[in-house]
Amino acid sequence: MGYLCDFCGEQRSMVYCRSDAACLCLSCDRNVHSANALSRRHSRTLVCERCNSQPAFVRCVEERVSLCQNCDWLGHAGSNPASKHKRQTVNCYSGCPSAAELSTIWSFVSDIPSVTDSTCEKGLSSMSITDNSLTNCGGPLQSNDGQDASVLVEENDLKNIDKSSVWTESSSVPQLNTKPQNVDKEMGLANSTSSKMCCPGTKAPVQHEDDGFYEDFNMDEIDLDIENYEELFGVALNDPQQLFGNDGIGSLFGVKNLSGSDLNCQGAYATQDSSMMQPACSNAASADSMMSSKTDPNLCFGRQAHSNLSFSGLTGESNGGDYQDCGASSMLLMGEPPCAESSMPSTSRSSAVMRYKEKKKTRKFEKKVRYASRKARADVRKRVKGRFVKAGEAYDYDPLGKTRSF
DNA sequence: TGTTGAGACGGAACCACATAAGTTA
DNA sequence: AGTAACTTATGTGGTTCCGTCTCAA
Repeated sequence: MGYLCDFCGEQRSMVYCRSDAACLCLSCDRNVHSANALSRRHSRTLVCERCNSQPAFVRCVEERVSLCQNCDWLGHAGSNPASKHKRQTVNCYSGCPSAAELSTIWSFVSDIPSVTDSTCEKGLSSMSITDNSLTNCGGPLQSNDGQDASVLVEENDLKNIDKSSVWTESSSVPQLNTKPQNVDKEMGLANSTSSKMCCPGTKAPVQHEDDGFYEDFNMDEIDLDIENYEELFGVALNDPQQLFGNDGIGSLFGVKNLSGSDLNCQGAYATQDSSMMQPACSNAASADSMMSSKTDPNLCFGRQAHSNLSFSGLTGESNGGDYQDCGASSMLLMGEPPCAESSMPSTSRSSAVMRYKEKKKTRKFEKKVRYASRKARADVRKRVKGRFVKAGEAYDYDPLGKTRSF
């Protein structure tokens, strides 16, 4: 660490907020994210202690450092002796956890400073902890009435976090994320001990014990907008089975009617029982992805796929860092598509993936904040019915204090 | 089959003001 | 040409308004 908080510029930054793309000290994190209900939902995690700019993804037990995916990969690449290091996932959280709660979820961090709180204590400390591995959809594990739930743990019990999420390079789960550039030879999904698919609206996570290959393969926050699937996969998609195979992820996409326009899937996952299917994630992303999910359920809810898989929210500005954020997305975008290896050479696929990534970088789907300083100011500016008010005038909404002046 | 009303949805507009960008002395 | 002072334009987010679309009656 050693870098300063993006907000106060004084304290050492410690956590990374993806939504704000900001590194914050714990104090500012607490202040900023106690402002309103929306900000409290921001998912935060530790800052990578190597690059100090990306959200930490894993904790290297031997080196005692938290690393983002890129740094983890650089430091623990295949031939590197450090590849044997044990690592554990760094959990995300939202809400306003206390220092004690943070100590609980990040037991390996010894120097969590106590945070003097101003606004969070009253019910605001409802905190959710999200395992950083492959899911964070919310879902059955979430408490429905949990407005005041002090600690809300998705996927895992706290007691299981540490032990369940430790792995080495040779184990299965994190390869999905930790080896983004070497995916041709590995399709290391499956067998996550730490996360199970949770699908909002379904009664229980669906597991497919007979098909561990796809098990727990969950992509949250990824809008796989495959306009250029021919580039990506190097095949024309006149016959979807050519790409995805007969009964695998292809059916997940409902590709039976595709013929060359967009294959765009949001909130997609499949179960063996189509009657249980629900949109996976509500985090709306690109409008076109919403469109496709609304207009053609088949695109998103496959018939009998083997995978618990969801897509939503990968924007056109995604880059390596974004892939890092979205976990398994990088696997699909950068690696070989399931069942496709038989139809195309890995080298051409890799080049296709590279071209696709480059093209993706140049595309723009969402608003881009050009001036962070203006955004920061707007974020804290008082309003009346959503409109900015003059300093000193009465307001009905204060993003920081969430109070009314009248 | 065509019409109508309700509801959902998306996009534009609005606000203040710091700051970037441009102009003038 | 370089600098300082001044003016103008821009962009930021939450809310509201309004037009369009969808669907059921």
